[in-house]
Amino acid sequence: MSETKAVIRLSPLAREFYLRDPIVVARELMGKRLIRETSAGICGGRIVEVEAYLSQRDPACHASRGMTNRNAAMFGPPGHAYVYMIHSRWCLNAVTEPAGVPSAILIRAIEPLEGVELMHQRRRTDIVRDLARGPARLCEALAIDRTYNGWDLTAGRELWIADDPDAHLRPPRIVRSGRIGISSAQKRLLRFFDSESRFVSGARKLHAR
DNA sequence: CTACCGATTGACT
DNA sequence: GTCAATCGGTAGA
Repeated sequence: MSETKAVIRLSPLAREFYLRDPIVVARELMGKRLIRETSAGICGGRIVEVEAYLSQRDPACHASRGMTNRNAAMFGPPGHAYVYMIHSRWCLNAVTEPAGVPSAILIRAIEPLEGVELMHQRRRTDIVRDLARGPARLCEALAIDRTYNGWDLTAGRELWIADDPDAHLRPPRIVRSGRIGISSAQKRLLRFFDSESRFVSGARKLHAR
């Protein structure tokens, strides 16, 4: 039986969602919807992989050596984006904890659900699995660049995160691992991903729960 | 100003 | 599995 699903505008997660311990926020961002709206249309999908970067005792965090022009958004209020460039590519984070406490969640991969054709155009690939598997691919698919550094993700326009109305149908199977591309601190299991998802980047080496 | 380096990706063995 | 392109951010002279 097929049903035509009404196109509803998903409400953004509130600021309080992000005003918590980053590890809690990271876990709870799993399965949420990342949504991007431009004049070309809406696109987005289900978050299947994230990493936490902590304000305390985390040398891998960009803010670990104090505030600079690049990482200033991490020191701002929760629920805003921190967008940075690495190897000439953009990556998207959601800032957590109160202003002045620099922590963030790197959004590493989504399962494309909406506006898939638009993502294909931006990524110039026919392979759905490659559209947003990895933080920089995700930003290219969603047309996210430095103009979204500091963007308020709770405003519900252009770029935001919302509850997935279908979350009860397919709860993510969440497992943890060391973060990708981080040489130090591999013992810290700050990467969260859905072990059932094909749209996850990197190795599947998992440490359940 | 220069030098070094990276929360990556895509191409290749 | 390996490897290097590529360029802005950062630190240091």
